[in-house]
Amino acid sequence: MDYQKVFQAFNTISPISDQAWADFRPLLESCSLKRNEYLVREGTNVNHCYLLLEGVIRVYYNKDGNEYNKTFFIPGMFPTPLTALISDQPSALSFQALVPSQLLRFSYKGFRGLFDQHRCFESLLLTILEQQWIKKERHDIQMVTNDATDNYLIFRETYPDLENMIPQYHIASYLGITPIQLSRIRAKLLQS
Amino acid sequence: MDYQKVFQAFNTISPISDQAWADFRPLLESCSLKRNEYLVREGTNVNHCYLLLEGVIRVYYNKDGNEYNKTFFIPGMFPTPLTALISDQPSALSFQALVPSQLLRFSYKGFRGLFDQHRCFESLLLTILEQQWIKKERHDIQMVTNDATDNYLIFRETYPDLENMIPQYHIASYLGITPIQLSRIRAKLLQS
DNA sequence: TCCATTCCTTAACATATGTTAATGCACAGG
DNA sequence: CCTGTGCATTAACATATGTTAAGGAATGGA
Repeated sequence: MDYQKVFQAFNTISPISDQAWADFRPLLESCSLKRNEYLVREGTNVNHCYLLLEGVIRVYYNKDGNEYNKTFFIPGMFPTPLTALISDQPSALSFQALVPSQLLRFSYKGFRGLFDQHRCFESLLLTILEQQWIKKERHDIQMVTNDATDNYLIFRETYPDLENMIPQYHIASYLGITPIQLSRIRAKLLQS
Repeated sequence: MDYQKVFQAFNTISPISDQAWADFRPLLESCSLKRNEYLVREGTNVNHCYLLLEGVIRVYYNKDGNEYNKTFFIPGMFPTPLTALISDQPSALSFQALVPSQLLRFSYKGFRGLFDQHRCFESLLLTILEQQWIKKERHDIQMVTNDATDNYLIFRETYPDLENMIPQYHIASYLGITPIQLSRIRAKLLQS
């Protein structure tokens, strides 16, 4: 069963006892999204954590009608509005499926409610945050120290095939440039 | 005694029991830095967490001889190489005092060693990471959606007086622009 | 099949920012 | 008191990137 994938994902990060898993399992549900459907809309309240099984999710913020892509999630990742959940405030970010997507989800409060009984879940969340923190810092350093051309090449390595699945203006926004500029970069890369 | 300030800082974030504090206290030490001295040098191993009592610390990364300022720490903050500590790898970042500074420090391993005995420390670290995560996300959104002029104005509000204590090229680097460009921005702001 | 929509590309132009260099101020050390 | 150093400012120029606009390929629906 697919639910087992959550166990594997969790247990790889930090060990989960059998009893803890048995108590957690009932929280799990499946969900799916069509192309361009939203997992989370900016300004709304959120309650769930997600594991992406199939598809692509983009996260972006919006200012004055302009969208700024922040990340892409591919299968195996947790496209979860962490900040909104832990601050218990409406999400500042939107999460949108760029292709038809399959996910598993569980209630954040339900998960958190297990902390007293099963400390391994608190350790798990701590470890996840630590890993995300490290990943984010490396990503930030990379984005600031490299130019758009290098970051585009790194993007292609980091998300194999993704380039062919989504419009290029989403990649441009992720890189912090216009689609026109990305097109120029691509043209230069081809001729060299 | 100054050590008490760590207790206050901790306890404000997440409650610390008396016994936990008694066991933690012996880990605390004072340290101080002269102007331009380093708390952490890129590429070195690190062992401590810090609380800044007095002074200013900048964090930056280095690529091809160019320095990119990432953050400034002012009193009350924890200028700690978190990523290096939790990944147990040499620091990719440098931490440098920009003015004479006073700090308290404690061993990260010693702190972590108290987790089994005093769960409140694990909860504390989790809460710190959560708060930092939220803060970082807001900061990222702000930096990406605003232009350099707005970010400069926000910098001045976020770090009152800091502008007069450190060279402007450090602020320019933090904003992702050249000192010349910052100078142009300042000139425009003055004339309007 | 045809048409409309979406999106990538290219060009021409405008603008913002980086680069190089010169000037002058302020401060610290001799 | 003088002088050197570090830093901010300004100008002139080069370059990169954004903007506007047009054209054309691919795709999906009628």
